[in-house]
Amino acid sequence: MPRGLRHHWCRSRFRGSGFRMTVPREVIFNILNSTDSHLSAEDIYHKVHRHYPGIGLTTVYRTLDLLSEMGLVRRFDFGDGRGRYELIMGPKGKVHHHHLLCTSCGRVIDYKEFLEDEKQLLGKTEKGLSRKYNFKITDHDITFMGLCEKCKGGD
Amino acid sequence: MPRGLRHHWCRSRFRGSGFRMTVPREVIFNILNSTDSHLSAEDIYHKVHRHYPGIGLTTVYRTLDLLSEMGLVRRFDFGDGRGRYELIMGPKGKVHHHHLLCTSCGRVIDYKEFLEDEKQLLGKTEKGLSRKYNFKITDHDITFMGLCEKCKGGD
DNA sequence: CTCAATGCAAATCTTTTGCATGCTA
DNA sequence: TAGCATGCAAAAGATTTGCATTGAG
Repeated sequence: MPRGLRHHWCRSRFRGSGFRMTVPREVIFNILNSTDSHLSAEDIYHKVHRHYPGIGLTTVYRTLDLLSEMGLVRRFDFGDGRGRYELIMGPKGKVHHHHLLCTSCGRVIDYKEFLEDEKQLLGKTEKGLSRKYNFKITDHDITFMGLCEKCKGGD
Repeated sequence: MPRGLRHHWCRSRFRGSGFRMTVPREVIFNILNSTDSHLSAEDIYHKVHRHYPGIGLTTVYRTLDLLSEMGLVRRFDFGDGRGRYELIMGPKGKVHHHHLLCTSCGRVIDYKEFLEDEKQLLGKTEKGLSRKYNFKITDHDITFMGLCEKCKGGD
């Protein structure tokens, strides 16, 4: 058993969900866990490939599906034709953030500020929506679109 | 010139943007303009095809791109691997709504309620984000995810 | 040992592109 | 009439699937 396969909190998540912990799964998880980027499956595959040329793109996709199913990862679409994957759980629970998307260059910025105000409003809205549409709301997604610093030009 | 090519407000939009008004464009626009669904390119193609078998899928895609570029249509991704297109302008300006997405069956509900409260908060947040990230915000997208009436089962 | 997990190649599906032809303005 | 717009076929990508093999528990 390779070093590192022992001590990750995600290990117990895998085992607890009835899945096996394997090297590919750990490597892929670690990449997601140590980046702030919004990686596509292929991005992840390239990073993996540098140190583990044996791990295939298919496994990346399958692992991402698994992590999504387990609720550790979420897939986002920013309109460039490929999915982007982000860890949404830390060892201590949900790590919440929203996105700022540049419609010109495609850059994505995460933001965690201003969430306090949102919290109240979202709570209220969620309640209203749940009642009106008889819908059980479990999550939400907020994205602001516009032009980033570089793309909006002189300022 | 087929009947109907004359009197649509979108016609002047096309002409004003330097594009020609054609039968396919009008037909595709009309479909978007008379549905509450979240149609994919293929969905639109099938609807078109019933009455105008000559219009191809490629033209549907190209027209949707054009309408997006003109700001009349927006493409949404609900995670099922294909884009969904919605008219976001009416003759009187922007028609704003948000989405409720069932993570089990994929159903999407539009909602227009509760937007008043949102407006204030979003304005405030936008201002904060613009300043902090030097970002010019032009639009936003809010989606609530969860289980719809049918999928959440007994109540 | 058993069966879940993997890798590879091929298949699938959505969206885009090249090019000859048609049609709007 | 001049070019933009279209249709078709083919290409390009992203993601999924089939199947024999590997390896975690």
